[in-house]
Order: sequence, then structure tokens, then C-alpha cells
Amino acid sequence: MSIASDLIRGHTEAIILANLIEGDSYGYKINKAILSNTEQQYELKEATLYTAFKRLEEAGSISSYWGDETIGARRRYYSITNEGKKTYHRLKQEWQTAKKLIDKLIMGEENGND
Amino acid sequence: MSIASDLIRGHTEAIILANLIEGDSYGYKINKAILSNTEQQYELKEATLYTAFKRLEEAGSISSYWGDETIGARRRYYSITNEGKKTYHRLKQEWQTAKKLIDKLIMGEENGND
DNA sequence: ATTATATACATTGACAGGCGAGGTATATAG
DNA sequence: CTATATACCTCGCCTGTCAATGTATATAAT
Repeated sequence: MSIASDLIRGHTEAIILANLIEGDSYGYKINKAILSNTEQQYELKEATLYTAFKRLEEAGSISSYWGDETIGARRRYYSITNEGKKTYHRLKQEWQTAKKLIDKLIMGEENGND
Repeated sequence: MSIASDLIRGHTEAIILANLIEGDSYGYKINKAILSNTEQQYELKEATLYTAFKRLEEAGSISSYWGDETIGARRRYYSITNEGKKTYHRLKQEWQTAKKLIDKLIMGEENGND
């Protein structure tokens, strides 16, 4: 992919929570959704994704349950908790703040708006 | 400071190059400039700063020389190279791309513009 | 039958950047 | 002579990312 992972680093959890705000989902699907949303410009690697799920669940931001698929591979679904919703809103605000700061710090005189 | 370091991670080099684009400078001063530019909201820690200088110099993005101070502590000045200017412009473009992607991924329906 | 591909989850071990803690040295103010 | 500001530097830990690898189910092609 074309985006350096260090630029996304630290946003993994917010990205996952943003997905789960739209409804319960599972790893493979979230992975594909991100690829699709970014026109294959960014991929949240599986190892990264599953370790992030573990962190989020330990933090109480999400909960999980096995789907009742009778055919095909089993799926572990994740659900955002109320705690996770709060975290998500906090992370969104932090991103807005960080975005402005980084713009100021690296863009110099140029205007960073679209 | 109020900004999680993982949100800045990966921007350290761009921030330093943005400073040096304005003219030669040295570690302590760049450190204070960032603090001041962000109203103390972000600080590039000294250990981070000096390891980044080393990386940038090894990569040929900056060069350094000792100042000729006759009083006070000695200063090691850094200068951005032509190679470094190219890198800086590339990093700025990457930031613009990443910013849009992250907005799309974590902001959902909301508009991330100021 | 067997190979390949897609779906789906999970772990291990290495790597890289950030940074707390510590150290050195000069100069000034109390 | 102690504290504070300026100024540089390094060691070792921590944390998040990810390539590699493994498991299992299902379908399509050879």
C-alpha cells in the first residue's frame, strides 16, 4: 500500500471503533472494509488487527461473541460497548487536535485545508 | 503534553525538516520552537529529537556543524540538504494523503474540515 | 483426487521509534 | 555553592506493527 504505517500508527483503534459504531462486525470484514474505503491505499494488517482487538477488549471498549454460522468458517463478532463509544468520541477529538497541530508543525506557511 | 505520542510518531522527521527549511538551527532551539508553536501542547522529547537528527543525517537529509560560540554552551547546528528538501516535500504530500484517509476512516459521516 | 483460492481466526518473534532516566559541560543569579 | 537555564548525548525499556506461519471450512478448477 502507499501509506507509511507510521502515519497511521496510533489510529488503529479509532479505525476499528469507527467501524463497529456502524454495527457489529468481524475481523476479516473490517479488514476488507478498510481496503475498500481507501481504494486499496491502506490495509490494516491481520496481525495488527487481531492484537488491536485484544487490546480493545481488555480495555472494555469492545466485547465479542462467536457467530452461529453453520456453513463456512466461523466468525468472531465484535460489538462496541458504551465505554468504547466514549473512547471513540475522545479519539475523534484527539485526532482533530492532532491534525491541526501537525499541520501547523509541518506545513509551514501553506494552508493545510482541502 | 496533551497529544498522544503515537499520533505524532512518524511525523518527527517532517517536523524537524520543516524547521530547518526556515534556516539552520540547533536541537535545543527546535525543541523550544515546537513547544511555542503548539502553545505547549506538544513537545518533541530530547531523546527523540537527537535520535531523529542522527537518522536524518545518516540518510543525507541534513548536515551538521559546530557553532563558533565563544561563550555559553556549544551548539551543533543542522542544515537541510537538497536531498532533505526533496524528502520534506515528499513527506508533506504523504501527510496530505494520510490526513484525508484517516479522516475518512475514523470520522464516519462527519466532515473533517475545519 | 488434488491443487488453488477465498474466507476466517490466531500466535510468534523481530523490528523500529519514542522516551524516561541519566550523564556532561558552560554560564548566570541568588 | 546551589539552583536554574542553556545545550548536547546515550542507554535501555516499552509499545505497536507486521512478516511468517499455522489452523479450519468451502468452492472451483485441473
